[in-house]
Amino acid sequence: MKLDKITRSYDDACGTAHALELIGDRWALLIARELMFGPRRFGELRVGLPGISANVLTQRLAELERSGILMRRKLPPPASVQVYELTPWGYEAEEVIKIAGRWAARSPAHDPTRPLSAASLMMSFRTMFDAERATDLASTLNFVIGADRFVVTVADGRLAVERGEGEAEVTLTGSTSAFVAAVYGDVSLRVLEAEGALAIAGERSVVEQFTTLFALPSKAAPV
Amino acid sequence: MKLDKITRSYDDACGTAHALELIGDRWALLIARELMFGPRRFGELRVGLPGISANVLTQRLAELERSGILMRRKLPPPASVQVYELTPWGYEAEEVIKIAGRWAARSPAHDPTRPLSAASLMMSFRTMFDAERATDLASTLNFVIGADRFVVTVADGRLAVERGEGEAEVTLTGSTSAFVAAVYGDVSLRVLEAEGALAIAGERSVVEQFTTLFALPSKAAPV
DNA sequence: CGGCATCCGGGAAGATACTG
DNA sequence: CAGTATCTTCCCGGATGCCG
Repeated sequence: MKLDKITRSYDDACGTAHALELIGDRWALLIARELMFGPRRFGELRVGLPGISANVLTQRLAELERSGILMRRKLPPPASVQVYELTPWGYEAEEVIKIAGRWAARSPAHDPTRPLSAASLMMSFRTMFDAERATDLASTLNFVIGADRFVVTVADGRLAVERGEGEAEVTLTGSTSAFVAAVYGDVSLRVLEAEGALAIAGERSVVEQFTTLFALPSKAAPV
Repeated sequence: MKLDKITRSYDDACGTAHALELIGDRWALLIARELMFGPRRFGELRVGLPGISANVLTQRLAELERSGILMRRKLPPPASVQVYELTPWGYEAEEVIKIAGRWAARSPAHDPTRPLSAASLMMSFRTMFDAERATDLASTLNFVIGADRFVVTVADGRLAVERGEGEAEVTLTGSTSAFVAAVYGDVSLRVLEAEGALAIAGERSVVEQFTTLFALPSKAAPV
């Protein structure tokens, strides 16, 4: 029972060092990633973080709360459920997540075949979106990924992603890996549909265009 | 002697997760920070990383080399010394360092009174430089911080920092904390000179202007 | 089921001493 | 100066159990 556990300090005034004290512990930044699209419950966080153990998640949530990065809130009755939500400053960590992700995507060792949470996929859209390719597209797409729903809107060369459902030209249902294959891989929608990995309800052409809007950075030269 | 130690994986295709596998280990990102201004020797890295132990530094350098983030080089004779140098892709981690530092500088818990390495100070200049305040300044300053020398050039609303010495209007000699006080604090140059914390050789007015070019971000609201 | 405490094993980090 | 060897400490991850 050491409440006063001070996370091992770097004793360094550098902001980067302080960032590591705030979000450098294992899993911490990925917890923030899972919270980037709104409040989440304990169990939902576990689903998005394959391999994290409950006690570590509990501990990280407590530390992130103490740091002012997230708050725990109780939803009003009758849904009196506890949820975890980023503070405004916590949401600003999105830039860190995106820049780190974009940099690491150039790693020769990056393995995109591993599992991906729904929040990760949506964050990858925000990260890899290429505004120049989207100047002449204005559409809304619904994504259904298991229990997760997202609305993705492209307009004026900008991309918006949020949880929920909305008026959309098309609704896509599938796993994150199917969407990865469609957007970042060279797998055609037809093939994914034939495999049953993906279902498209609505305007197919919107989806065809959508899959062209994102580009992974080129790989760094291996040693 | 387990050379094949695989760093604990997140089993996550997300680029951010991979970034944590690459630079998420303790000290790793700070080692990259120390290397951002050019190759460094083992002992020089230790000086810039107060508190790191030699075995951890050895291990990190090996891992970062395996990941393709840095290379070890032997300088040509007669100075046949081994140095560590970032790869081109390793240098690109500067963005991660800067964004993380800028974000963490808003933390209510950030303590700028702790020690700061010379590389950290120079990286903070790159991070906190405000181009709009520098439109009408074109100058070169030499910084002497212990054994470290840097040339800082401001021109066309841009800032350049590199190791070494050059033709400069002014040479500043002092500790990192003195420069922090002058640039980010409200301590006047006169006071710092009187305390012997800082010495100015050359155009004082250039220094006066220089100290106004940088702005720390505002603090996030405490919980 | 959600959340948190506790115990335990393995491994990484810290400190120190030692060697070429 | 540049690391290596060793020992201790502490964090991480897994399992279990309690309590609402």
